[in-house]
Amino acid sequence: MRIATWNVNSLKARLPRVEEWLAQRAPDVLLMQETKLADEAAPEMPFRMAGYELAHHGEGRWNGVAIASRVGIADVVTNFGDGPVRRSPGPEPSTAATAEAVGAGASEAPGDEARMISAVCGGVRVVSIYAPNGRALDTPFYRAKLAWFDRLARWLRETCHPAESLAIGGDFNVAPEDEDVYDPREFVGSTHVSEAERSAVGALRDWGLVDAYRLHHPESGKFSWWDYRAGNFHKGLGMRIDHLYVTRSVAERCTAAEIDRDARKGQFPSDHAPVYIDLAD
DNA sequence: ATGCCATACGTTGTATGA
Repeated sequence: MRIATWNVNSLKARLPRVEEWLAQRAPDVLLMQETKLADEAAPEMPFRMAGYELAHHGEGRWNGVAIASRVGIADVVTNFGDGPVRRSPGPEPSTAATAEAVGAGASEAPGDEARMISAVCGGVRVVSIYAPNGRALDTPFYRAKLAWFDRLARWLRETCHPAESLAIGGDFNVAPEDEDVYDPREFVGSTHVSEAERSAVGALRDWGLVDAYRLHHPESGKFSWWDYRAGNFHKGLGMRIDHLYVTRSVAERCTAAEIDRDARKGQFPSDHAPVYIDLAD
């Protein structure tokens, strides 16, 4: 079984690339992030035509997570089971931006954005996550990011067990080690590499998850995201922030793990590349 | 410190991203 995760940066804009990638790489399960769609706009038909069922959890213009599966989708959970998320706000009037309106699009609360969906697919509980960005250290958004990871860890403790077959994939917005950024000196004082963020991911490992990519790739300089700007992809200036964290029973079946850099190339790419793992039957 | 680019919404700008 092949499980993939991909921050598509708008499923509407990326649909042709996603369809192409499904045909090329044939994942059994694709976890997506940043679909940027409301549920009623989720493109179920194109996925169905490609042989996949789609479970989508969105709020409108921001965030949004989904699971596409050709091995079944059962027991869907969204937002940690905490109920509906709020709708993304509409655009601000261009001339009426107030201090209150600035930053209104991102929440300081951990549980009111569409950042988590889970289901059982092919005997594995999969979880698609889009962790908050955090923006800058010592901001409400950064504290909300840490609180969101706490909510994820609590959901695992209360709802799951490390002995089950479970895979959390998504855009963690954390580079777990210095080897996961192109130059640690460039990231001093930045989000994504701070001790608290790395500890939050460490808590997931402590619960019973391992970084499946690192089981097969100990080398540095392997990235899953590159800024669109300044030709950073072609310069190799990226970060590894998209991960598949799996329980031991899944890790023991894991025969390969890859980041598909090719999907970052060409016309209209996402700024993230897909990450995928192959599991023996 | 900011733009570099790209997305959405929607209108010629603002918010967000990591």
